[in-house]
Amino acid sequence: MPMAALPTTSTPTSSSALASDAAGATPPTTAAFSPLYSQIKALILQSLQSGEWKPGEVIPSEMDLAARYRVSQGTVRKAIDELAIDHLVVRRQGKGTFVATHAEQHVQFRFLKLVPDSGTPGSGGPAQRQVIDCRRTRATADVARALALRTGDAVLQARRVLSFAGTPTILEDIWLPAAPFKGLTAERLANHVGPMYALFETEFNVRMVRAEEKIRAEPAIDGREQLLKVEHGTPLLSVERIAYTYQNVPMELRRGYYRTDTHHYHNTLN
Amino acid sequence: MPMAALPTTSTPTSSSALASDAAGATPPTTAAFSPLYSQIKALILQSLQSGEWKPGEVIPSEMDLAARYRVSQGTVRKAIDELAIDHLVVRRQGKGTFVATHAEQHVQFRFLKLVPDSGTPGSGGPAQRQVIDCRRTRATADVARALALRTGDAVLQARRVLSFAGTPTILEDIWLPAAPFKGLTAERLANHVGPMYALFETEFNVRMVRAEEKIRAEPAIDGREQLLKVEHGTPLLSVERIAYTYQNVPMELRRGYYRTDTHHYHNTLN
DNA sequence: CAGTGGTCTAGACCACACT
DNA sequence: GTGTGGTCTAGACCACTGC
Repeated sequence: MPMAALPTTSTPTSSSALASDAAGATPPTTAAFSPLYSQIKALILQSLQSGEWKPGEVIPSEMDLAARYRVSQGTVRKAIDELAIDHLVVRRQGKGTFVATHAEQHVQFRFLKLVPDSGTPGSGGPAQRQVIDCRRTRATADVARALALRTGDAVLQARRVLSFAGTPTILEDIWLPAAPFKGLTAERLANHVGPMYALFETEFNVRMVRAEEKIRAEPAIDGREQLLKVEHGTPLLSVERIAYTYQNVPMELRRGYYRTDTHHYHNTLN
Repeated sequence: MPMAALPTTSTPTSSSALASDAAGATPPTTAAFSPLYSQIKALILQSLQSGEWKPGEVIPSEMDLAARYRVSQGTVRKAIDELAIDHLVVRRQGKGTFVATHAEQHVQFRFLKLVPDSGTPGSGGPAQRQVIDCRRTRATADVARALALRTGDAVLQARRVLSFAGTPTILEDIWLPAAPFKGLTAERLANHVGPMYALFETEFNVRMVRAEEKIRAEPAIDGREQLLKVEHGTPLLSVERIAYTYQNVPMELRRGYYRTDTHHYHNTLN
């Protein structure tokens, strides 16, 4: 009576598309148990990916989703809980659950951990952005590896400088796979307002969901000293970021060079 | 009939010691609602702090705690869930819930984010540790501020080098408030095995629970170049960490200098 | 086998936002 | 008031660990 699972009613374990080892070989081995709420989470995730609900919009209420998937409200709740932890949705009591977006004020620059030495992250006003270059090229071996492409595949490359209070502080080289970002030009990059990741959402339907960073200390060389207006050899924070969309698909490689004389990279360890 | 809260039965909102604005002034203002599970969490936290259950030990089962606090198992569960997210306890299905400790193999170096460029975090064997110095001094202004002390208060200061595969890679200056760490000597620091934070737990009953790091790029100067065997002025990653115990009480200031020629600081953004 | 954490349900009620 | 997320309960059953 309870425990109906998906469109096709069956036992909870073997119902959804999660049974990845249902091939031929070992019949009674470890069955890879997946709880119901986890399957529901996957289904909601599909709807998120497919664009059934777009960034900023409300998704159906917990009761509606419970009816839709034929499970209890508590099970849907636990699924949404995890999506909220992953920052894929945002809950607002009394209003509903919304698809997360990079365009909101209080989550802007979610992935930028460089903060001024004194004052709150947003103090000193917003950054001035200056796009120096944006061109179509071919992926070198390391860029291809980072973006899960093949060497020589088409990529878009951009370079920009972010300044705070008139001081150039961040130099970024950005590589994007050309296919999903067809039509992106230097003008569109330079003219849009708000975070770059918000532009990606609205214009190219690409949502950055997670990122990994590798941080090193490197001297300012190769012209970076001029762009950041520091002396040749000044230590800079080198931040290599790979940003991922859904399904852990890499969609951006970004090499940032941060001046750390008035700012620092802030991290919390739990 | 349900909803008895603490020792003194009453309505859930006004029961526990969380009502911080119950003084005299405004009677019907915002009541600072605190859910039951949150109060239970605070109570469990107290037992954790007071040492009723020690690191590595099991805490009572969810059913036992539910009986103890006169709430349902689900409410205790939600409280423990949050403690598990904070890494204060660890759940083990079928066995129980355990007080977290820094001494376990798979959580060692939980706060060290420097990893080799190739290979897993633990590859290349464990680090060789060399304690260079450990002395009792007085807090300078900045050290005092970081540790919530007063300038001139007694502190312990230590310096050590961590090497990987024979290469000195990390130089750390560490400041500890003298009072909680009475009796800590260079020998005890040098001779113990395992993470320093595990020593703090077992010997001084101090558990590091959370930390904040400020990261900068700085040249190797002031003798640090000799200790790390790099050329004068080589860019180093400067990592200033303040580690906190319960109640957000700072208990350690650590200034680390990392070579990033074979390692990098790794961070995941969600 | 019993004991523990983990899942799921159904129903009640509370806090919050909009209308 | 209505609808939404948020809390709490009581009870059932499942998965894992150890005796």
